Formats: sequence, C-alpha cells, structure tokens
Amino acid sequence: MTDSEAQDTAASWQLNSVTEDPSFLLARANALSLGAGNAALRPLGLKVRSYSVLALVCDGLYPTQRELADYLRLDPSQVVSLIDDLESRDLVERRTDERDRRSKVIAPTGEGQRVRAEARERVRAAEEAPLAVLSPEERDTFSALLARVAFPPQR
Amino acid sequence: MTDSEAQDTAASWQLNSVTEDPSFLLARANALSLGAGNAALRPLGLKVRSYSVLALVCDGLYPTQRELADYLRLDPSQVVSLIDDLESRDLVERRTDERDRRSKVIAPTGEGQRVRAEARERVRAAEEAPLAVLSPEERDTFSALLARVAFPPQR
DNA sequence: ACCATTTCATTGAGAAAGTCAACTATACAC
DNA sequence: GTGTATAGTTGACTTTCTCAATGAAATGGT
Repeated sequence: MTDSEAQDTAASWQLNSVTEDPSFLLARANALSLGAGNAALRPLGLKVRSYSVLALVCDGLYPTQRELADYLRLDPSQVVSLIDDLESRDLVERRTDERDRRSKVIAPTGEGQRVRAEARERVRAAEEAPLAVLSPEERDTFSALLARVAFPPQR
Repeated sequence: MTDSEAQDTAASWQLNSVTEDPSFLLARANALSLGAGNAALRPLGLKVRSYSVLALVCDGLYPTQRELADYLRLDPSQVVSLIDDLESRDLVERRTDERDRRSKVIAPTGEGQRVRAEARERVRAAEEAPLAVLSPEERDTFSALLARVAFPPQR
C-alpha cells in the first residue's frame, strides 16, 4: 500500500463512531499540533512543553514553580526538570521569593526573552498548518470555544 | 495557598500570551478530556487508547494493525501491545488476512462488543463534563470545526 | 522462475514522560 | 512554641514513545 492509499483508507474511515467522539478528535488534533510544534522548536532546543514554560515566564508574571505546575497541569517534579533545563541554558533563573522563602520565582534572562521571541514566531508559523483548513472567522470561533473548554469557568 | 486560590491564580493568568495559543489550548483541553475519559474507563480495565482501538474494531471495519496504526497515529509496535492486551482478555481476535497473509485483521468478539457498548456510554458521560461549558449549538459547532482540524482534507 | 525491494507484524532496547512517595526548609494556625 | 501544611527536590517506578532489526509474505522487473 502506498502512502496515498493509506491516506485514502484513513479518510474513508471518517464514517465511524470514533470520529464523532470529541475526545478522540481532541487527541488527534493535539497530536498533529504537538508534532508540528515540536518540529518547529527543535532547532532551538525546545519542545512545546519547555516553550510553554518559557513563554509564561517571559510574560512578566514571575510565577512560582508551583503556579507553573498548576497552570500546566504538571507534577511539581516535572517542573523541576523543565526549569533545570532552561536554567542550565541561562534562559531563566530561580529567585527565592522573599515573601515566602519556600517558593522560587522564575524570571527570564535577556537571552531567554530573545529565544522566546524567536520560538514564538516558529510556533506561530507551525500552527498555521493544522488550522489552515479553517477560514479566519472559523478559526476565531474555534479558538474562543476551545479556550472555554480548556479553561472551564470553575469546578 | 488553598485550592481555590490556586484556581484563582490560574484564572487570572488567562491574560497571557500562552493562553491565546491554540496549540496550548488544544493540549490542555486534551489533558482534561483524557483524564476524564481514562477515569471513566478504569472500571472496565480500559484506557482511552485501548477504547479507541476497541471501538474501531467494533465498527465493522475489520482493520489491519497497520491501518489502526495509521489512523491512530501510533507506532506499529504500540498496536501490537494494545491488541495483545485486548486479545488476552478475549475482546478482540487476530485473523490472518487471506488476501495478504502478512497482515492481520482484527475482529471483535461478542464480549468485545458488549464491553465496547458499556465503554461508549461511560465515555459519553465523561465527555459531558469538559464540554458542558458550551451550549448544545456551540458544542456542535466546536465538534464540526475540531473534526476538520483533526482530519485535514489532505496533505 | 528468480532476485531485489518493500511491507506487515513482532521483538527488544533505549529515551522521554508521567506518577508517586519521601525529605528539607519554610510558613502558618492555634 | 508546637503541630500541621506547603514548595521544591530527589529518586524509584511505570508507562509511553521512538527506533532499529528480524522473519514472513507480497510485489515488480527481468
């Protein structure tokens, strides 16, 4: 079977029960987007995960590691690894929070800001592909709805 | 910090650059949906992955492992494990494809169909939660757009 | 009919990611 | 002050991902 035939098979399968399942669609769309994003960031030595951390840190929020873990739904130990990696490359730095000396506030370095700016452009370009199938208006609608699903009002 | 304060922090952060990033939103929405789905399926000894396989197999498509791998974007070796697991529980069975004896067609057992029906209901119920924030019309719109993103026309 | 190439399922190795239980230092409530 | 709770860290362990290699079977060219 050639690649295009495999594609045809997948396409013809769109008439099945799984394809109507939003959670399955979400997983697949995420896989596409994650793949494109990681590929785009590879030259910078980043992945979507580490980029998300870097971007949050560069937003002037000075988050603690705990806040990063909550926001990104990561185990605190994963945040340790991510920050270790970014800090070892001098993209961010840990600063003990003087108001609560248990926690560490993460601050971007100048280099971190620079890398983040480049990463942002690469990610933006990479996102075009998966979302290119939607018109600009559809894309806005989709993003708005998605944001509400991703951040339910409360729970 | 209490849980609700952490929630507040996350909520207040919605004014940052990452939150506008569709790929990040997709990742987060997927994490929510995956968590809910896996929790709902745990009593049946399934996960969202294995359920996706079982559901496809029960759709009367008689897919080969290769087709499952393509469709679910999995490495063929992962499909081996998934089918091993389902087959060991007599939910599906491998049948050598007589038209191409290299490949194996996966067929559901009666028990597989039964478990799948129950799993479908559980997944449906679990999906309500993440999507409950949308009105029925919004939900339809969202699903339709998501389906196009997840299955781009061709590439 | 033969040979080279390709594909499918499988195995196994190694990397990456997720989960969980301790532990230290610090903060907070009483 | 003392007990309890939290932030970060470490380490163990499991799961998942990614890749290379292999045997069996199909395909195409000559």
